[in-house]
Amino acid sequence: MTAPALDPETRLHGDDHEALRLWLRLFTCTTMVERTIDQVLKRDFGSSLARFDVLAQLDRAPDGLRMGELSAGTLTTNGNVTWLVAALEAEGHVKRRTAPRDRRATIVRLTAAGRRHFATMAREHEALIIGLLDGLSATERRTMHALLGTVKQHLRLERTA
Amino acid sequence: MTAPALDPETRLHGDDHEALRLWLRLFTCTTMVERTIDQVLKRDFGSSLARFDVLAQLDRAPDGLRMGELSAGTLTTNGNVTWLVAALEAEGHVKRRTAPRDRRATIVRLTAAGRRHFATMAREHEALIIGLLDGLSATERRTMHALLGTVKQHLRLERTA
DNA sequence: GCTCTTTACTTGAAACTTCAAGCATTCTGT
DNA sequence: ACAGAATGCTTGAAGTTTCAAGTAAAGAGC
Repeated sequence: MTAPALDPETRLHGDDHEALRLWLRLFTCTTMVERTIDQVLKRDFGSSLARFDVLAQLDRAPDGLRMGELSAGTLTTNGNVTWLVAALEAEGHVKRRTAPRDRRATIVRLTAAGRRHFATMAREHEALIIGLLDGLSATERRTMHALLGTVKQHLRLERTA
Repeated sequence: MTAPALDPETRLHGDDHEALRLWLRLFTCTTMVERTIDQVLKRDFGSSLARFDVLAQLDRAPDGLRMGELSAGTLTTNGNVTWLVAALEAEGHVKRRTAPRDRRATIVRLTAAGRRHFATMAREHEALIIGLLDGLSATERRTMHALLGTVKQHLRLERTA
């Protein structure tokens, strides 16, 4: 790593459209948080953000989830979820079985060990996030949450269009 | 792709800390935009967001940039920048040469072809972003930009701590 | 029930990213 | 000047992600 002073936003001209600036800043902030979390999960648990995301979804689904539901929830591709779940199964955190009514489908659920493992990670994960985002006041966080809600809805509409 | 109704946020409990909710939404929005851009750049130009980022930085630097400056600006590792620049050089968009004063350093600059290529992409890129973010009013975008500025500064401080 | 289409997932190749180690060059203190 | 530390980048291996193509099962219409 070098040149700590530089920053992605540096490259914007004064006359660039402000939407570009907003996107660049959004991207920078998210990436910085994402990398921090991923590194901590790797360092402390030999895991990763992607794995954590899968576990988090399964933790909310006592009856397990299908592969398709997992990939929809993690914003990743089907193929990647297959890969992630295979890895998690090899580690003993997760178990796969064929769906009873639809033999095409695979249902994934946490093992007891997986649930414990996730609980441990989740505690540290949450503390980390809180720390990273407490540059904003509670009010500001609410404002931002609301604004992002608008963005998200708009994105959802665009996508289907 | 399946189950269009699902969403990463679905998995949050009512009692989760609001910072988690904010982060999840931030992550979701950014990822959706990122993927859209990356796909369009791939489809229309056979490029990618990472390559575009490198070109964008070089476009602002008439005298070129060192590898280290590039990796600092793209929030990516040194090794990855080496890889990206090698690919861009193979495509003729970029040229490398040793720095005059410091023979350890490599200076990268756009070729004329690279500059044209970037200009074309940049036009479509900007239009895309504007479309994706126009769910917000101009005022809301400014608010969000300011809030993210606070977040970013806080992250920067955390990092050095 | 039989074909055609759709759905659910897996697979293999290629693209990309990171990480740790390595090499050459420059800088620092003496 | 010179040894030792620091810097700038590259390399190779391993990890991750995507994409396109493939397989199997379910549903739809006749």
